[in-house]
Amino acid sequence: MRGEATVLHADLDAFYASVEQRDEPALRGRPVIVGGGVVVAASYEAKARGVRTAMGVQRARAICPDAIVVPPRMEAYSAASRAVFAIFHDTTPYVEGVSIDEAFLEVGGLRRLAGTPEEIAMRLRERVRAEVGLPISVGVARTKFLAKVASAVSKPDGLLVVGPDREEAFLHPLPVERLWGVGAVTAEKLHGNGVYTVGQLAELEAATAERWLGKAAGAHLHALARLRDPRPVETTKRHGSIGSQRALGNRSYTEGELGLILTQIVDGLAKRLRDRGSSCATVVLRLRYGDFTKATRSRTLATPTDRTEVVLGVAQRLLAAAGPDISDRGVTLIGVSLAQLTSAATVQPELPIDWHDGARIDTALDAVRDRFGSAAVTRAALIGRDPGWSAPRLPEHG
DNA sequence: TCTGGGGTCCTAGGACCC
DNA sequence: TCTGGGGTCCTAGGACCC
Repeated sequence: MRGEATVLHADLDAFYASVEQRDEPALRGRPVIVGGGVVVAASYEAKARGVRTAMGVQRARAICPDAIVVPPRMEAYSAASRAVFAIFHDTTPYVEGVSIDEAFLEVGGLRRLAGTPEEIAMRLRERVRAEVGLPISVGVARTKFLAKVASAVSKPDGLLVVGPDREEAFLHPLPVERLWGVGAVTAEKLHGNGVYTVGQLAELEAATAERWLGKAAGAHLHALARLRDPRPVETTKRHGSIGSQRALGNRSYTEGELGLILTQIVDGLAKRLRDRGSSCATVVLRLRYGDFTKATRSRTLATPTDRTEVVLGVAQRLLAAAGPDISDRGVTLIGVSLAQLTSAATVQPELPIDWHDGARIDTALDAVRDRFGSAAVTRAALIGRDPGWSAPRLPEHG
């Protein structure tokens, strides 16, 4: 028994560009590019002329001189996304958001209430068009992976149902690049071994794919090619990390300027963290140097935090440690990620350590070092011996 | 192709503990 | 005083996705 095709993958078409065309009638039917330095999204009119996501805007303009370039309006896209997701949730309780513009919907068991999966998908597309004013493509299949491929093949503004009896005939002729998880590097490895289609990948032994692509990636992609994808639609997916970054262009920056940019990034990020009621245990500093090589530096705290000044202190020390590399090679991007997110309810109170328990004094000092920097340790040790101690304050930076 | 911003997951080595 | 094997955490890097 293979089961039935009850998984929908709904994916808005050229999402940002479609919102712009919806809101500005003069843009309809014309090549629209959303972006600043690079193309963030392109309308189908622009895609037809060769414009691609992540392409430099200058190059896109050269390819398509009559394109209209507009800056991103994230608030408008967020509002449109919320409206579309409201329709998803009105369709079925089993919704798994993948990104701002796509989701999986499990519609098995709704037949008597709402009809077949195909009928549900048709109605979903009509509602999004009528109520939000956007085109959306939907793939319907037995597994998430097949539904995702089906929606991609159906674009633009399409609907494609892949029944259980047609899965192989549908999937195996497709190029391996269609597999979810095959990018430029993996495609090149497969091509180098003469594998160009999903069917060819399926004919391999699993061990061969694992040898070429690594254990996890090889096993996963091989399973997908053989139509095995046991992942259910998950309605409660937790966020592992949040981050923010800024590209800096070519000019050089003083330490003070970098420090200011870092402060702005951390400030916004810590606010987001508190807004969602979370704390983070790990602070990651991301850098891209003048030669476009990348580096990350991270520090895990003894106690999760949602405090701006704590995150900033850690990020500043990571940046200071990377200083020599930055002055050697220049820096073109700076960013911060907050990882190991936990809900605020599980966060321990400030320095939850018995300072008079001699056996734990080293642990206590480690916690102080983690949270406030080495300079605070001496002072904290002194305070720790003082019966009237109070929590150590953040040392001055700079 | 001269390169944005937001994420996820995997690998691999070293530290540390039992 | 010389040593095994396993588990977990931390750090850094890389591939990939939208």
